[in-house]
Amino acid sequence: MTGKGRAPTDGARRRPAVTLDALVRAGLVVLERDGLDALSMRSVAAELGVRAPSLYWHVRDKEELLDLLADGLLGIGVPALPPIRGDWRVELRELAWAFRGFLNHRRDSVRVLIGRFPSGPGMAAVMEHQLAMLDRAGFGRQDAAYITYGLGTLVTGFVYGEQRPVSAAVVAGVPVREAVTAIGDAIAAFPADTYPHLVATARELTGPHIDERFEFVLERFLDGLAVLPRNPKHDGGGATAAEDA
Amino acid sequence: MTGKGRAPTDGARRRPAVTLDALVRAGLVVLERDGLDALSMRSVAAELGVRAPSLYWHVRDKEELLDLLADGLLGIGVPALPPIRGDWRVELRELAWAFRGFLNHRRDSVRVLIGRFPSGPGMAAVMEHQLAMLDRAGFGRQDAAYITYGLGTLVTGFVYGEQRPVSAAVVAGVPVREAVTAIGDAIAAFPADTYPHLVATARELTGPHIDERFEFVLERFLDGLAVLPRNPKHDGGGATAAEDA
DNA sequence: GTCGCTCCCTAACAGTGTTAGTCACTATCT
DNA sequence: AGATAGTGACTAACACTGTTAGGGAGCGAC
Repeated sequence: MTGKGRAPTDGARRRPAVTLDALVRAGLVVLERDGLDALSMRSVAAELGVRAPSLYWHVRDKEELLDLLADGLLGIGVPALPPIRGDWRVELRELAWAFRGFLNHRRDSVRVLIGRFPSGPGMAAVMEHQLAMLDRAGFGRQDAAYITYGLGTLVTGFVYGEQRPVSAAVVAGVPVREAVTAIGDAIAAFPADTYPHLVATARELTGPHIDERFEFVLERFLDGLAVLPRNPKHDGGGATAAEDA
Repeated sequence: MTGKGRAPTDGARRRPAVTLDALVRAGLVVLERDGLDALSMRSVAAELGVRAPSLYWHVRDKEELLDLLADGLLGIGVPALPPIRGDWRVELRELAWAFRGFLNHRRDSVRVLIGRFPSGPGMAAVMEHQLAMLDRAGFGRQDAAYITYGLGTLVTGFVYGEQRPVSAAVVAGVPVREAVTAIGDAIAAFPADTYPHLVATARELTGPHIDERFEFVLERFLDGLAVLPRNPKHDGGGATAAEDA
């Protein structure tokens, strides 16, 4: 309880085989190479040349590991963040498309990220970037926070829904396009007298133009932001507080 | 191979202990009573007074069972669908809030529904209702389809993100409110010189007014729909086709 | 040298989804 | 009535999961 008990040097001692950074890196490797379903405590440990129970020294849970991986994923995506140009609408659009592209290309990243609110450097970099955009555009702090959260939720939720039928079709061995249109067939086969609108819209609901669907939802949201009141543009300034009532 | 092999009556034979309906009902009972984490093939089978492998006679996968449960959940929510009044914006708003309320009150329903596109009667009833609303409001078929899909994605994704920290806090034994503000503390503790906007917005990002956050995102989307071109209102008609080029 | 901490190990537990193979029961056909 | 065939349950088992208990080697500090 006295000063005696303090950590000796707090530094490297025996040069441990597993550090938190190495653990996250190994987890990301397994995730990208083998997918989330194959990411077990044992497989990540094996990637580190170690046995599963050792991981519990560095991490309380698998959940905690996944939280760290989520932040690591965001960190990977940071270099691809679109630059700040001056037109908030263009910037936000590029950001959303870039985020979606990242989620679609980085294996199972959506499944790790959805519903998670990482609190590490990866999330910090992404959010700082986005908040800077919105601040420059004259959005208030509260609005900027809501927009940041909302856009993240929107894109993540969309991509998650976009990928599920794909992976389901892949494991079933049928082509993705056919699997999706098969849902359309099922809908079209409903009794048209009790579900007239549904049956009439079967094709539009399951249309293969997923990009257009994303564009529609995104642009509607951006349209909604466009009619939001904003402060007069002030450039360069950074996060200067405006009102604090 | 001849006509001999056809199913005898295709009806009830020995009055089997498990039917697909009973299976879904049992699954919904387990889901509501014990939660998704406790919903295993064995627990659902036990609910039916049967052993787990028997379920595979009626269902290919646990995935398929969950798909059925997703549709069953939608079916449960159908009676709570808000009525069609005449103001599409009010209707859509009520629909979104009702859906969110349902997802938040029906245990783990969001975890079952997210990313799933049920193709059963539950989904049919919900979508028919929504599409009828949008048709009456004069939205085109393509727009109506995108709106229906987008709103579903939006609400589901939002609620999923809204519930995760809650359940994480619950298992950790700390009050939910504290857990959320703890994230805010973590963000506020970031270096303010490299993340100025982030640190300044820490409170707004993790504010406890989750309803306001939902309202903001929803209203922005509705604002975006409001500036969409619509056909002149035609009442009563139903799904009368307009253009078919 | 001994204490104590760090960090990995082996062994094991309870539980998971899923398959293989079996067998009773019943409706139908001869 | 008896044979046939299909339905729908069963037991046993496999490979795998997250996680805990307890042990012990290596090292820094007294």
